[in-house]
Amino acid sequence: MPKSIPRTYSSYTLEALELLSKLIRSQRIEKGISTLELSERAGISRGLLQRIEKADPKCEIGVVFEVAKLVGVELFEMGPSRLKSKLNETSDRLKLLPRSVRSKKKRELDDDF
Amino acid sequence: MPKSIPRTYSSYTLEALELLSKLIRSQRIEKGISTLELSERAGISRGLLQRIEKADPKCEIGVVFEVAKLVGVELFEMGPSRLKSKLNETSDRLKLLPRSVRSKKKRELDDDF
DNA sequence: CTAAAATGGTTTACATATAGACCACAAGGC
DNA sequence: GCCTTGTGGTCTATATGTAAACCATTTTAG
Repeated sequence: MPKSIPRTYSSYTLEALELLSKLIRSQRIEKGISTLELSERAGISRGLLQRIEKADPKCEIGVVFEVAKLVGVELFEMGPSRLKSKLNETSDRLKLLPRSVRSKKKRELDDDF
Repeated sequence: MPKSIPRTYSSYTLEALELLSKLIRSQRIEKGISTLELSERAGISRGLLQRIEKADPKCEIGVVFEVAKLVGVELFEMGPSRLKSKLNETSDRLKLLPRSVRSKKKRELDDDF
C-alpha cells in the first residue's frame, strides 16, 4: 500500500526538468502551435500538456518524451541516428556486465572509485 | 473521466527511453549497487526501479531523472553547470516569445518555416 | 475599441501507478 | 559443492495522475 510519499528531487533533476519543459514550450510557440493543437496531436489532454510545460515531475516520462519529439526537441541532444548508435553501444556494454551485484552492504562503500 | 487510453509512442521516444534505462542499469552495475540499495537511496520501491530499468514509459519523469542522477547518468549529456547555463539561455529566449499563439487551425500550416 | 481565441485555473470521476509483501530462481562468494 | 543475496515475478490496497468539462482572464487579430 503506497503511503503518502513526499518525493524529493535534487536541484539537478529539477533543472533538467525545467530545461526540457521550456524547450518544449519554446518550440511549440515558435512553431505557432496552440496548447490545444499540440495536446490533440499528442493524444493527451490540454491540462496534461500544461503540466508538462510547467515541469511537473509527476508526468509520465513516455508522454513527455513524445511531446518533446512532436515539437522537435532532441532528447539527449542527439537526433535519431546518433541516438540509435548510442543505444546499440550501450546495449553491448551492458551485455558484458554481470547480471547481479554483490554489495558490501556495510555502508561506506558508496564511493565511485 | 479518463477512458482507457492506449497510448502510442514513436520509435524515437521508445529508443530514447531504452537508452536512458540502459545507461542507468549500466552505471548501477558498474558501481556495484544492488537494485534494493539504489531503490532505497532513491526513496522508491524496488519494483519501480525494475520498471525504470525496463524502460517503462509510464514512470514518473521526476523519479527516472532522479535515479539517473543518483548513478551518475548525465541528462541531456551535460553536467550541472552547462545544464544551468542552457536553462538560463532557454528561459531568456522564452521570455521574448509571445505568450499566446494564434493557430491557423485550418491544417496545412504545421510546417516549420 | 470589440470579438475570438488561447491560456491557466479549477473540479470530478475513473484508470492506474506505486508500495509492500510475498515467491521461485539465478548468480556470485565462499 | 553450499549458501547467501540479488533478481524478476506476482498480488493487493491505496494514492494519485489523467481526461473532460467547466470557468475567468489574458492575449491577439481586426
